[in-house]
Amino acid sequence: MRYAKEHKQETKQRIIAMAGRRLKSNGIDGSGVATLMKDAGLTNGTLYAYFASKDELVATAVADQMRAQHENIVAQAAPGRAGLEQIVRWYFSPEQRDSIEDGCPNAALLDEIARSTDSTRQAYTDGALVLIDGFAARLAPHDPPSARPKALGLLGMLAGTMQLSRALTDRQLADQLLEQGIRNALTLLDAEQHN
Amino acid sequence: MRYAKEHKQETKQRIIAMAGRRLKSNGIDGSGVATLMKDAGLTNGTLYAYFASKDELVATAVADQMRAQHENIVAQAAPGRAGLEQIVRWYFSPEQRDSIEDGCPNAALLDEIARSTDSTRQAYTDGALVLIDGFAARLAPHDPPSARPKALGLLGMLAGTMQLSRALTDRQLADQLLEQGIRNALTLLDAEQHN
DNA sequence: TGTACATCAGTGAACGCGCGTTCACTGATGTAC
DNA sequence: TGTACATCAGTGAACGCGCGTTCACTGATGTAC
Repeated sequence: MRYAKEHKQETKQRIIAMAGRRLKSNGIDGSGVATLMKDAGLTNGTLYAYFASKDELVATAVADQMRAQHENIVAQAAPGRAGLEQIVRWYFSPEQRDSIEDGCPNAALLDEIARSTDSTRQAYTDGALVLIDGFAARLAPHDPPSARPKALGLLGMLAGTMQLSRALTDRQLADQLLEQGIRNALTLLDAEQHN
Repeated sequence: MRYAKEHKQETKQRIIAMAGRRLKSNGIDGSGVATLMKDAGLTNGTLYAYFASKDELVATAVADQMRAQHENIVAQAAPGRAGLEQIVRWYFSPEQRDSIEDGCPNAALLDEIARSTDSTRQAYTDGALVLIDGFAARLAPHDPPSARPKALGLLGMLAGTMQLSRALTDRQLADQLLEQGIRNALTLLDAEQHN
């Protein structure tokens, strides 16, 4: 039975990863169970062999997306301010904006998460804390916890600016906004705190 | 027939205004036609006496919300930097965060709008341009158009930060983020442009 | 090694329900003469 | 002023469809002896 169990774990991971992509491009309410499972090459009923409900899959997929964002983007970046600038420039690249299913879960799902169940919001919050601790460690290497609010502020600004760039029908304006986003983020990184 | 026509116009306005509130609190995909009409004291079928489709109502309600945001908040604010500071402090108040149906449509709907039909995105874009021109007139009174990207950047930052504060399950952290949002917005208002 | 049985992942039809949309109809209010 | 008719806003049942969830079942793979 060992092979079978390992196989089932792999399948679960595949469901979670594909669901993360689908949720980001169609939204939470916009992604049905049949579609989510078909993305993983399975039929609707199979979901309940892995999760208690669609909501549990959503919470798990959101957690996984946040973890992936930390692992692939934040943890990979250089230490200190240089790393944050790397992250910001990647974030506001037209590629990130235009491939929403590969992009940042914050930009794709934040307002829907705010409306979601407690368990989804909790999964999101846990993931966000890991992400912002990666920011904080680069903002204030000698006292990361003190930089948490600043790190949260940066995350919110990144996500909102990206959403706005995606929502605008005027491509030129949307591109100008991405460039403005980079300038604003660098301004915030370097700012002595306002009071 | 004059009375009747005026009555129908009033009813249409009521549908639009109530739909705006419902969409902000339940989301676009989360608000059904029956619910939207019931909010206005009507039955499901009546929608099609006023709009060609749910999507047309959504686009109209989004436009109305953006217009109201401009009229009630931005246009009311003082000229110059003082007015922007007023707006920012209102925006990041706990009251605005906690009553989503009365609050800013950008914070409530931006990622869903980015996934919407072209007509909804267009209605949103038109409304956003009016809003940011109100910002731009206060950022650069002598050359408002030059401040458009900066104004857009501010709008994205406001909306994203508010969404994040709503999504977090940790209330204390969410409150700290609102305060950080004020500091960040003021920093951006006063910043000489980064390059 | 061969056979009987247990366990497994996955299927897909069916459940009740709400979705967006259509349409024949109601009843109140207006106009015509 | 009274009566016949037109126009109006709104109703609510019905359409086909997709939703989340359940469950009897299949067939492959494992274990027992």
